[in-house]
Amino acid sequence: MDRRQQKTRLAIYDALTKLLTKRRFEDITVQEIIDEANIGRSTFYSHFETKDQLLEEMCNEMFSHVFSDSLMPEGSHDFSGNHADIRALLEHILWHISDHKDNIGSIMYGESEKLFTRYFSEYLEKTFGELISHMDIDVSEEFKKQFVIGSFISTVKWWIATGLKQSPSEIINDYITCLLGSKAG
Amino acid sequence: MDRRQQKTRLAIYDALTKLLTKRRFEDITVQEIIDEANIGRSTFYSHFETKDQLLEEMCNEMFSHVFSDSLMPEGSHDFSGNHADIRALLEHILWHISDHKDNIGSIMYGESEKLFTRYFSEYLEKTFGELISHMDIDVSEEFKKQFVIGSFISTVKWWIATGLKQSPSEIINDYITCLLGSKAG
DNA sequence: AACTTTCTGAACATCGTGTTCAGTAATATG
DNA sequence: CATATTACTGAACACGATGTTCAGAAAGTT
Repeated sequence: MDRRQQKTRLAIYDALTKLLTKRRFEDITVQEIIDEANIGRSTFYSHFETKDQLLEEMCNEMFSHVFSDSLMPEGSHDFSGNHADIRALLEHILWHISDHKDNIGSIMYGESEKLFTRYFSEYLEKTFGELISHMDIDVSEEFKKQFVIGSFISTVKWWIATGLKQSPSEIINDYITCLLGSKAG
Repeated sequence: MDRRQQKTRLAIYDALTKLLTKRRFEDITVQEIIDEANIGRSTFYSHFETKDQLLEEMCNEMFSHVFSDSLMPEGSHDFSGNHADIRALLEHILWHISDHKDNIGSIMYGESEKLFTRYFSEYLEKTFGELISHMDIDVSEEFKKQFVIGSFISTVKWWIATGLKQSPSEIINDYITCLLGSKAG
């Protein structure tokens, strides 16, 4: 790929990242991104059709990093015993998120939260598969799945919204405690 | 209040309600609302500063209806035993929601989901107060609260998004089952 | 009937979006 | 190094939505 393209693309990403630390996504203007990235107007539009497409691609990249090494080959986890594996896995995801905190925080705060939720949900579905099948609760698989994923995402949102005051391991502990119920220990 | 004002306001509400059955909120134009309501442009703006303010007021009204009779005087509920009271209360809320299904569905589907979540969360905080204090789980009150409310809202969102295929009582049963854990029966 | 309030709608200023295009600069290729 | 290719530039433009203004018409009130 042409070096110029790489440079431009990076400049746009960096510009948006920087602007996201100050302003919510939907309050950021394409012109602002262009100015911050120091590129020409038509250059931006030759890379991305719209501002939303840019966000879409950024989110995609971000989540693929966050989840990249947490989806190890199937069968390599032990979800049946004391849940040590799933704990480590979820904790790992939270560490990644706290690295991207400024970005994710700004994205989540605005209306683009929806996009965040969608991606998060998609990736979690793969991650939680085994955990869910090991829960012996008398509700449909579908319901179990939405409950586990939904409560996890809302927990993470809450964690970010209140400023990451707890450590990832504290959050995961509390989450699993609530999920499995106090009497399950 | 002048009859003309009432008429206008109602026309605007009805117009938005009708448009929401076809299109997401953020894809609806002020001009469309004006045309559908059959009023003059400046009339709209003399009633509402922006389209968002209109949505805000509509949501407010909707939720105050949904929760109106579910917040009975304190102490009149029994949340300790078999949870019959809280079950009835939550079920009641879901029935209201299914009445407003077209509206709520469209609002939730779009980016304005955020507003929905905020209102829902505020109202639920009052409703869930007692239930939470009766859960003996070893996590902070704050965490318990966010977990209970967050998982409930995500469950309701899922319920609406998948087309209200279960009855309110089924949803509440499954929700409480998951929340308290299978081993708590 | 006189007075007050609301509604009307065209005209306007403003802003953001996305496109176009001729000119310029960087890069790849032989 | 010369040439062809590809990418960047930025002003100009068309478009669409927002929100304001204001003088006149219509409806409501007393």
